Amino acid sequence: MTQEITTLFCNVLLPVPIPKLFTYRVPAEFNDHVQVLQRTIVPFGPKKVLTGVIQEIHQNPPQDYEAKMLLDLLDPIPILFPHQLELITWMANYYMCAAGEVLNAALPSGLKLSSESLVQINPAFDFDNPGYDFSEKEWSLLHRLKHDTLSYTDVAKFLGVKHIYSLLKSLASKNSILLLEEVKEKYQPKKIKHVRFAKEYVVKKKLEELFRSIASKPKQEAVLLKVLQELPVFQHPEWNDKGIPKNKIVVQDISEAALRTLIKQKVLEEYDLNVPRFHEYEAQPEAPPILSEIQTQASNNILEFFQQDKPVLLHGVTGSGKTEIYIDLIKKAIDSNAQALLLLPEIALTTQIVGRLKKIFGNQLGVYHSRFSDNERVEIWNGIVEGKLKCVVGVRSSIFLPFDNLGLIIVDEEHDTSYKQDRPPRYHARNAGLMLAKIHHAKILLGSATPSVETYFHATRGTYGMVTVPTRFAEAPMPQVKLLNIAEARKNKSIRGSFTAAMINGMEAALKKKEQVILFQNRRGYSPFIECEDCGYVPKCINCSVSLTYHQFKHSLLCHYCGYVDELPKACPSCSGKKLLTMGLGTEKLEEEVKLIFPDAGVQRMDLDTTRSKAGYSNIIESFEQGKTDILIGTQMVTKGLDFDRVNLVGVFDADRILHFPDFRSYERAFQLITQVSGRAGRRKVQGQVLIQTHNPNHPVFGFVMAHDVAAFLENQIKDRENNFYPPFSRLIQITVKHADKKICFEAAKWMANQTNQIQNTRTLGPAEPAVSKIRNEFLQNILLKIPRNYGQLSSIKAELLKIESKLLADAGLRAVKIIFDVDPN
DNA sequence: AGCACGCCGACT
DNA sequence: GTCGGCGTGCTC
Repeated sequence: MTQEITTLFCNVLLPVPIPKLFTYRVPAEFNDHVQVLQRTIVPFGPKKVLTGVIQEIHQNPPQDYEAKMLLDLLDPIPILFPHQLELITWMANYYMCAAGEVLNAALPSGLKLSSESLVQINPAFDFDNPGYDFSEKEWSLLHRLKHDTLSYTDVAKFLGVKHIYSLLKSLASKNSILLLEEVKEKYQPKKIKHVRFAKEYVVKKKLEELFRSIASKPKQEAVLLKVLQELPVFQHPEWNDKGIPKNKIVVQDISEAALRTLIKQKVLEEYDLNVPRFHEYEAQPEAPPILSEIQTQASNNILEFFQQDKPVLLHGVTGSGKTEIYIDLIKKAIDSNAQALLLLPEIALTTQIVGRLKKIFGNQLGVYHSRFSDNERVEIWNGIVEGKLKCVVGVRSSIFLPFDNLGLIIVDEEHDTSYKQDRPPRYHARNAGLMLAKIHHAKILLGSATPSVETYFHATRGTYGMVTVPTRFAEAPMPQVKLLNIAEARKNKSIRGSFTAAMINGMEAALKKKEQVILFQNRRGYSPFIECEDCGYVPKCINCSVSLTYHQFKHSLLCHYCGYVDELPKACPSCSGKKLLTMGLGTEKLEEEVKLIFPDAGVQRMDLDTTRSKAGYSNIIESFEQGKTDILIGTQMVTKGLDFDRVNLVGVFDADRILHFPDFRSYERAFQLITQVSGRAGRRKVQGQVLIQTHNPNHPVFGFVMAHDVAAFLENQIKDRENNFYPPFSRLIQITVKHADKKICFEAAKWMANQTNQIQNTRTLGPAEPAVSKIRNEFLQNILLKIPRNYGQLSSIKAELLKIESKLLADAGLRAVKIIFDVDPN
């Protein structure tokens, strides 16, 4: 009796922004191997090949189309754990995006396959007897292909045209070329060439014989002696298997040619050895630091709340030694055989904290950072799966790593806005971390000196536990904060450029004492705009509705939204006036002024422009650490994680601008930024000083900053949020409508707001024009939907929104608009 | 998101 | 006539 072969189908999650699964047929020979959560390669569309993840396996052929065959299975075992899929699915629903978009963010690109379409000459093609007519372009391409196989992009480059598809199709139809797909695994293990003795020579007699015969060839002899020195096979024949790196042999006067000869003669053999990209941490791990009494108390309190399965907020002032508490908790988690994840904002990761953790956790610690290459990320991924890594310090995307037994999640600088991703899936790593903890039944700790209003609300109202460390480590006093009134200084003529006399005096005094100074100006470039003195003309971006920022070091005008670059005009384009003024203050201008006022001081600038290169950031930090830099000027970057003993003065320049940003979170953000940067001042026994230049010295936020009263500030904000129905009293979904045509954009937004207005129990704000109303030639309109916090079925509202969207996109006139849903916008 | 198709105006 | 622009629809 012949056995019936079952036909299997699988529903595949693909990394594309289409909210559904795609069904493929499983070739019969894979029937025994196919597994849920394996990676698979599938054809997609006419010429694409994608890596997807199998989500379901079944036997139901699709009704209304013929399923394509999947091409291959990539992993003998699943690549994702069910917990990861759970997180992905939750995220897609919660943040209103396609699961494929989440998958795209979740898989390191080294695990996604690249497929490249290649063009090859048909070997059967006869140049002398082509059989068809070819255009000149076609001929030149055919000749080019005589010797090389080209990718599509190569062909486009070679011909100098964008669209090559029809040309290639024509060539293919005339049997002159072949089109093929090359699929390759992107991840490549790092290989290092090694050498060792061929097997037959690992015998004493044979080796002695060899040396006798080679005595007349000094170069070869030298090579062999060197190899022997590194691989003493006389004494330890078994060591030969390990081989030694080739680059250890070819040093100084050892001849590579002689080595090659020996390899050719099969005396030595050469082979590739896969080596990890991360240097094994060889030093003996240090013992974790001993906690102070206060820290021990805090750690115990946290563990108590963990017992109650509550997330915990660790509220400790800057410099209170949160890191030691983290280390203690991580150690405990690892000791109980669970994995630990420490999330840090992007730039905090490059600083001292990682080094400290590495010293303590050694090879059990993985670091996951955006500056790592694809290959390095895959190695972290695999290290976790293999159980080598027990703890990861990483940026927001590390929540997607393949943990199967997560016991502890710590989100440091919990309030940091960079935890929210500003492209799909627009997730917030702190909130996703809370969900991840739920999925793993893990404990989660949120740490901050300036907690977000939301977190603080939950922590003080009992939803979360709260542990406070109110004093600085080693009893360093909190810095003294002083406000410098700019308007008054102007009146008294005690101002020089952007500096009030008081600021200059403070800096002078600090420099005299050989102390370092940090100046904070949250705006890069030289000046945010330039203006013609005669007619008031301000150069604007041609794609966006913003003024162009003048960058002196590039001597050009730059759009910070789309990257548009323009030359600095020599005269006003509008009235030909020659007097173009640089208006406003950026880090470059501040740097220039500082150099004028303090010509002998070492000055460094730290912003996006000076840290873009891989070494930029660490160079700046290093020279500051070594005391080569006296004055460090920077944007947000200087507010985070820099611990330097010799900084006692911090100057803040644009507090006003942050304060008056039109957003319900602006006070919160200003308070956080100023408090954080203040925390850089005075980390030892000496009291640090913070000088803030402002036009509004009476602003209430400054009162809280000066008193270092985080709790009072947050309570004040909570009241404010309650009065205005903002989070945590409501949930927000921001809807952005985009279109190149202003009228269409406005009309669609109006229609949309009209619809959302009819959703029960919610409030709609807008449509309103955002501060930058046009970006990359698309007009923007924002609608803000406020949903009561305790609204039961948030998902039903989201479903409703998606329905409204599809209704809008069905309208002939408005279908081309783009709609972006941003759940819990920043 | 890509990518191809198809329709349109602008040129050799 | 072809090239290349952009709007539209589809991807198992």
